[in-house]
Amino acid sequence: MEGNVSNIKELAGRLGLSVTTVSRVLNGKAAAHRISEATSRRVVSAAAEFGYSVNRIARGLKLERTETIGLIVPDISNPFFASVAKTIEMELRKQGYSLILCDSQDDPGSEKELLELLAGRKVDGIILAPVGLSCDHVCHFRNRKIPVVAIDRYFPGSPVPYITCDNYLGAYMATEHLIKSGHRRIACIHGPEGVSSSQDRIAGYMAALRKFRIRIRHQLVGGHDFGEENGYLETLRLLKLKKRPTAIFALGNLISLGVLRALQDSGLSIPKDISLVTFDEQPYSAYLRSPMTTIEQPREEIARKAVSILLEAVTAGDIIDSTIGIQLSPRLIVRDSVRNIKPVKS
Amino acid sequence: MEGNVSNIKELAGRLGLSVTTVSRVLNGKAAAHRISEATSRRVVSAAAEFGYSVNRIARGLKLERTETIGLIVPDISNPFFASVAKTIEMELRKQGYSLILCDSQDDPGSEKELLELLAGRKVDGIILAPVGLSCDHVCHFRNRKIPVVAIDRYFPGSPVPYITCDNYLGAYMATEHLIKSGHRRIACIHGPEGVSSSQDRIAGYMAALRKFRIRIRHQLVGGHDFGEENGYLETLRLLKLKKRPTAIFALGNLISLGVLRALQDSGLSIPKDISLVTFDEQPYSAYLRSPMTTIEQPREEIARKAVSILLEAVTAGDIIDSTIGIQLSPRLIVRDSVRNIKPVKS
DNA sequence: CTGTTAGCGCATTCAG
DNA sequence: CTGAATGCGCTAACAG
Repeated sequence: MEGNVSNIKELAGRLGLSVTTVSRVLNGKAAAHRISEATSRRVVSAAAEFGYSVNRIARGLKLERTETIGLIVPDISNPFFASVAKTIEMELRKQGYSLILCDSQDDPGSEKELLELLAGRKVDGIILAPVGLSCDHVCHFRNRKIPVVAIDRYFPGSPVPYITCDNYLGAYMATEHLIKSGHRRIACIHGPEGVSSSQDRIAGYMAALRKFRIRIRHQLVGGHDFGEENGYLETLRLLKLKKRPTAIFALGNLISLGVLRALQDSGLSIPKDISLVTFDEQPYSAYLRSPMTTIEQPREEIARKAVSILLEAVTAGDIIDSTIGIQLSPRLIVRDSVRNIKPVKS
Repeated sequence: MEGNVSNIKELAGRLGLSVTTVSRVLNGKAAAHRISEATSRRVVSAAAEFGYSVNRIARGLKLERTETIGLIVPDISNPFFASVAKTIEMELRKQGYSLILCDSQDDPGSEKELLELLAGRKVDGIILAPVGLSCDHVCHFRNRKIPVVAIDRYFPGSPVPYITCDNYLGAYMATEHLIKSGHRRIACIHGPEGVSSSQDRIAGYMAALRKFRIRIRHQLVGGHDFGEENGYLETLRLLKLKKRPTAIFALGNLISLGVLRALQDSGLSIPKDISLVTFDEQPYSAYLRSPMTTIEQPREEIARKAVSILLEAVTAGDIIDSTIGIQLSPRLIVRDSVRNIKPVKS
């Protein structure tokens, strides 16, 4: 068990065999080359005994395939991305791949650099939750034959495959729920403008308002990122309006935390003074002062699908353009953060 | 900007230069070899123009240094580890390193496999939140000259350096707070037995009880892992006791979520019916039905220190044994989840 | 059934 | 100031 044999040549030497034979056995190609059962066993046990494990760097260089996938997320400390990352890592490992994790901090510049970095590291594919709406830098990659699949967000009108939640539908459902509870002055606190998930949710929100013939008031819509501070600041702004909204729709889990803080600071309570619905069900959603009504995204499914589509592209040696976009259905979880201010019979 | 030059030879060819020169320029060694300013510029601009980026796999093979660090955590979807991972990734990237993320799922077997995997991938170092208490598999690594630093948990009596929160102290503080609020029947729901953070917290809890001459009742102490379900089940068990505890000390953020669920299911409320203190401050802690009193760990500092110690070991080519263990101070954040049932003048 | 050897892309020693 | 040649550890084509 002493790890003193560090390359295949040395191991072969000790066994009095050629590197080829050792390599074949270790790569499960013994049968294909009709290597004797005895030799095989000898090799395997010697490898174990001497603590030899193949140098995947050398292997990657030779094979032009590293069995490594890059993942770029805007914020790994956001529980949504942390969960997704977990499933991605587990699925990839099952297939023998490892994951290089990168955090773009929601910065398009970093995202671009990270993409370059991963290309230099010769990853076999990339899973990306992109920041901007332009796919130039990504499409550039596809020319270099590195498959990319987008998650959570996508590039409108681009050939980059993506898996997201149906954000439009989720936002529609949330807004409709608010409307059916009698709300008409519904605010919306969103993330970065240049992110499809933000845009689609805003679109769903507006569609619901329109559907019920409620005027869209632009002062009720705002936000710059998915962070807690943004939720806080936007809420304070909303509360200063002459005519306050009766409900807030937060487009992300961190945003809603900011809303809670602002309301608490202002001595307002949910749902008595104001109602709230948010995107991203969380483990704690049910235990908040006012159990929160949320939109749940199928995180595991997004992750699993992304991995399977990417790996398919990787092994096929090219991107399967047929699977351009998949939008998975969200789920509305009704709790007690919305006050029914005007009962409506369904 | 067409990425059609994929290796240094090709680039050198187009420039009418040798690969040596190109390599030198690209590695910032132009000056050392007194390569002309003109040549340098030509190389750099051509590299940019043709979208050439060095193949870090080949480079790694040659240099026996991949500028890659492995991180093994028991659960990346646990917000504690997600935050730590974020800081680690950011710090590493600043120094030119990338991160391979692995989730051991709190399974010692997986942890061992993962360690092997990372060795095969020739990472320059490993940051590990270990599951077991035995360091055999890790020490094995140090023989192979791959530096390892432990975070959050450590191996008692081993030479593996570690950075953790002072778990003993944190638990002591939490328990003391409960005792000073008049509690005597204090339950403790912990994580896996074979994890130092769990053990140290239990030890701190018991030390506080002892200090105040309160008998330790073993039926009040239990748990198997840091998950939500464990917190749920243990709480239900505690509630069935003839003499219920008046307070619960949860040793992790997910555990306390399980406690909340069990209490809710049982129609009990905090702090009226039972008090609660938990390890791991979270962004939502203040907004729970009953704002939660918590122990906050210095997550960023743990991450930053781990990176700096590891990188020091990496560049020194060996582990600096002088820095064996660092325990950073936790902080008690008092909110409203503890009922004062017997005022005590301090 | 097993072995010899070329070459993956790079940094570097030695030689100008 | 620049270049030719070597070898990092591995796999696979080719050769028995």
